[in-house]
Amino acid sequence: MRFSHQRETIREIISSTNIHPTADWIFQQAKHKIPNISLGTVYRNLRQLAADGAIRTIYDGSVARYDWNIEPHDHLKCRICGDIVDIHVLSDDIHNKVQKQYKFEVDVVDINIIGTCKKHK
Amino acid sequence: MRFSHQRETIREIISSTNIHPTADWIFQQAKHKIPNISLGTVYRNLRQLAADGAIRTIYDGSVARYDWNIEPHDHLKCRICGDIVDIHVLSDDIHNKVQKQYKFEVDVVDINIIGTCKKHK
DNA sequence: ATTAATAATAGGAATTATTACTGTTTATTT
DNA sequence: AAATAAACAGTAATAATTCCTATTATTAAT
Repeated sequence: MRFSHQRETIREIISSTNIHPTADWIFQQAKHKIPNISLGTVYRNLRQLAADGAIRTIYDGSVARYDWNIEPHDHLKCRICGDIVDIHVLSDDIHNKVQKQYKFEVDVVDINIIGTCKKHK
Repeated sequence: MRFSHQRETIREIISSTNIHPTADWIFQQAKHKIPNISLGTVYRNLRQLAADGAIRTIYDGSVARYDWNIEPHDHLKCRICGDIVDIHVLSDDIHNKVQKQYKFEVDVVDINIIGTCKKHK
């Protein structure tokens, strides 16, 4: 993959936040730095960065969000404020259990917990 | 919610399969029984049935699928054949751990495991 | 440094999944 | 049986994402 100014900018934007941004949010931010960047460029680079393992794609219902944190981890999503925070649930036991019990070659264990965060209860 | 022939048909279609169908698959099946049913009707009823707790909506990447099984359970998805099967990972400990550790009111623990099923390894 | 090869781009059209609108039909209630 | 409103079919609209094409920029070779 050849260097590109646009891709570096996109990578920096994602790395600079913990909000797990959507493609459109990233596009809005990128425009501040590269006014005529196009949305297609953002999507193409997000796809490439994810394929390359440089970022992770997560799904919030049906909309894709992007995470700079590529270490295995899980997510907590608040119904009220929509905030998504990273947590670690130690899913190794799940990984092993499933692998044995179902003879399934596990690749990723994706855990999403939906509820209400402490700010709203 | 008032009775409707269309909604009953949709409910029956979902109950009759374990493939976790998409809205469009359900629409194609429904047309065999009600030739002039419209896709909007399918979507409206899926939303209603899900809101009512009669079915469960699951997300396969960014596309919605529907599950007649409303008991808490998790999913195993094969990268090769795309099949999604129900499993049970006993997520009560996760539920409790998160609730205490993060002071987060847990509503749903959604676990999706991606990998290769025994048919393909 | 210049040139050649081609990956990446901007801008826009196309696609896919889903929701919204509107006038008509149908289940329920009086 | 008539009135009421939920549900419908058909279609337009929206949102997220991918695809297309002519142009630009990066890299490698001269």
